Amino acid sequence: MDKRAAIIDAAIAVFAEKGVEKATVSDIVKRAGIAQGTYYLYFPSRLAVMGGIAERVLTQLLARLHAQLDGLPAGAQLDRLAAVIFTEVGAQHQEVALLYSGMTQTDQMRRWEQIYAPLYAWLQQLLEQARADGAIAAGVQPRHAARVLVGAIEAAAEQVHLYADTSADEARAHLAELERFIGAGLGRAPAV
Amino acid sequence: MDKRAAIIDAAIAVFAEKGVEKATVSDIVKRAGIAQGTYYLYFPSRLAVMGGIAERVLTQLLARLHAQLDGLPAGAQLDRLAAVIFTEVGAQHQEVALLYSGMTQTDQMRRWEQIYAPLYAWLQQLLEQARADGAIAAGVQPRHAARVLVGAIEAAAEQVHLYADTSADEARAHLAELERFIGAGLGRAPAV
Amino acid sequence: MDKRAAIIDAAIAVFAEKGVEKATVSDIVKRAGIAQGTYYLYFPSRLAVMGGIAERVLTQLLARLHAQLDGLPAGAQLDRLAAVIFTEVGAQHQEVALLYSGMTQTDQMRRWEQIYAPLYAWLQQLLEQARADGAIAAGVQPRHAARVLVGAIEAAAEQVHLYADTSADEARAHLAELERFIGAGLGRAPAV
Amino acid sequence: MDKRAAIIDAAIAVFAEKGVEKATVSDIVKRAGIAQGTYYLYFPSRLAVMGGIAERVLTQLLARLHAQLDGLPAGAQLDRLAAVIFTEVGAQHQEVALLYSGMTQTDQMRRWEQIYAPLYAWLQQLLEQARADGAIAAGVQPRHAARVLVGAIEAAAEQVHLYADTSADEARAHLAELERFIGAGLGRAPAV
DNA sequence: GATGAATGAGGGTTCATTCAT
DNA sequence: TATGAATGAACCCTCATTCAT
Repeated sequence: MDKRAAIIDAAIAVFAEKGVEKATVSDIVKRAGIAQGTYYLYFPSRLAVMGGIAERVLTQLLARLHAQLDGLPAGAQLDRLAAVIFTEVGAQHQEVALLYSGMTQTDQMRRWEQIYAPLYAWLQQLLEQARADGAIAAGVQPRHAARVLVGAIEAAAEQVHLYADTSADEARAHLAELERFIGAGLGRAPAV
Repeated sequence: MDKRAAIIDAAIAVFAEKGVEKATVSDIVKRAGIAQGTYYLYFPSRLAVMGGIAERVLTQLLARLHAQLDGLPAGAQLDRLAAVIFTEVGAQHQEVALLYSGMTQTDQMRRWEQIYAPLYAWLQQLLEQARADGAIAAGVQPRHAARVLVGAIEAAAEQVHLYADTSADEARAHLAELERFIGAGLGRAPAV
Repeated sequence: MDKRAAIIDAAIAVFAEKGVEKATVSDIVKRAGIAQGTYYLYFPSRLAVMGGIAERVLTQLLARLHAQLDGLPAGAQLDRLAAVIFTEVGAQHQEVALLYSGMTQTDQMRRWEQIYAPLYAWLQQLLEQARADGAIAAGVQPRHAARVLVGAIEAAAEQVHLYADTSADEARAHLAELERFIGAGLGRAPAV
Repeated sequence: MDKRAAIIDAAIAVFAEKGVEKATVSDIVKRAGIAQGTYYLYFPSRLAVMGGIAERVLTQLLARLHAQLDGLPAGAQLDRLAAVIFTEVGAQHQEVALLYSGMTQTDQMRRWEQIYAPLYAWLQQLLEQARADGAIAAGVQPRHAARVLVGAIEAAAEQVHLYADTSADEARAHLAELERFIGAGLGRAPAV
């Protein structure tokens, strides 16, 4: 019924299977079970669906963060932040990989900011709360720290989940180092 | 004379101008001033030149790091690491943007590890030295910390240089937060 | 209210703007302010509207001829024939241009005869009258002369109004020569 | 060998068979025995080949006029002008029909003047010669008369050869009237 | 090594037409 | 009558790649 959602679903699958460059609109519509022309009623070009995928990924990530962290004290939320994102990027690694190749191909790079905005806003508020609680170092600048954190965590997650053949042990160690790093960087605990 | 280099130069310019997906071999050879067929004497396919671009970017980054940091104590090198990479990514932001879109498109994602390997190796060694010097916290795991650091710094640099319309003030503040973060994360100084 | 007329109006405008080949039914209905499907209630195919345009042009031309010439002696009507058609083709040059491209595209070329029939009939009768009056040469064959005259006048009008960047002076001179030609050809006056 | 000429040949045939709107580039190249892409090495768009067809038609018409008329006195050349053009348009009626539909479809209508220029120039000169010989009326304006004549003759030829199901008798009568008309119009003979 | 004309498969996109409402 | 979302066949054109010179 919801053709827009069906297109996004199909696009994720097809892009993941054949790669962004090789995937054709024909592949997508075939899998979505709609006609060729119908695609263009919802997205103006082959790659425009990337925006739709990105929104969905971020929305889902934010939902997961809320589900896992809401109710905890701000400091505790920050302690678990990396692990939750790590897990979620792992779960959605296909979609995330797409985004990195898809978004940069079009002129839509500026849409990143827009799409990430809710995540940044949420984390910034969390950092402000934690600072008010005295749970992190006073010198932390929430606005920038939010972006630095997201960048560091996602970069780590991608290294593990997308680019390298990382063993489970390596992945755990990588996450551990990242958490140690964040903990110390935020002043949750002194660096050991 | 060096046609291989001319092709890489031209490819960087063309990819940056038209985007990776829309750039054609014809565009590249025209700008390089060579014949269509000549391209295939140096690279086996349209996207194969991305590997060449990546090598050049990383080589140049590593060279810059050596030039700016060699001779300093390990701890001091780490303190300045972010600033140097930040600057370099800013200077090469066109090329860097390409890599993010280009590498993921082919099946070459695994080449990332290979291309980044020298950078990771250098930084890992630097961290080991710094730990031996007592310049950073003993808990730092050089192998993983190297990757975490590179990821965090590059992610921040990309946010500033590629994706957002960031003002100079914002950029400075972003870098400052990143440096504070790294300093505390490595235990160079306690988080303030 | 009269949707058929609205479609013809819109089609004339759209065909003139984008050319017959590039004009779409979507363009036409958008400009006519009706729904896509409504078009097909009035015309069975995209180009069928050309017939409607043609009828309108010819009807209007014939009306203009009657308005300007009725009541004059047959000879005098013939003297003014070229000027009236010239003016009318100038006024409707968009529509006329369409006909030349539109009619030939479909299998409708034979419809020309049918659409032009009333004009030919009217002129043939006028020529017969003029011959009976002794106002033109006795050798004129009304049936064929009607077609030759219409052809000559329209060709001249098209040259001036459609194909060339003709100055007003040139246009006047062209018309003058045409009138001289017709006058002499019909034996209204000996060629000077 | 000459691919450009082969394309024009094939285009004439295909356009004539299927109509301009329905003819595809694929049809043309198949008949020309070349690859799809090769077409675009010679003509920038599907309809651009029309220009090539037009040049050829006019060139051939001019050649025929020279072949049939050169050497005759100017007045005699004018007397036979209509018959020669009539015949030639009959012989090339496919190509001529194309031009009327093809040229108007693109933005190339202004090219008509350019393509017809040699014919106009030749006829204008002929009229000047005839006037100098005293073979036609002194009032004839060669520049404009050339265009009027060409227009009248071609219009008549098209009526006969393209648009109507004209019998041979009708066609002869039509030509006769046209010749009578031209003769009187130029003052070769008084109108009878 | 270098050229560039030729290839031809392939895909994004358009758009005339339909039909359930 | 009117609508406009949906259809899907069809086509123009591009462009990576080849190969004779």
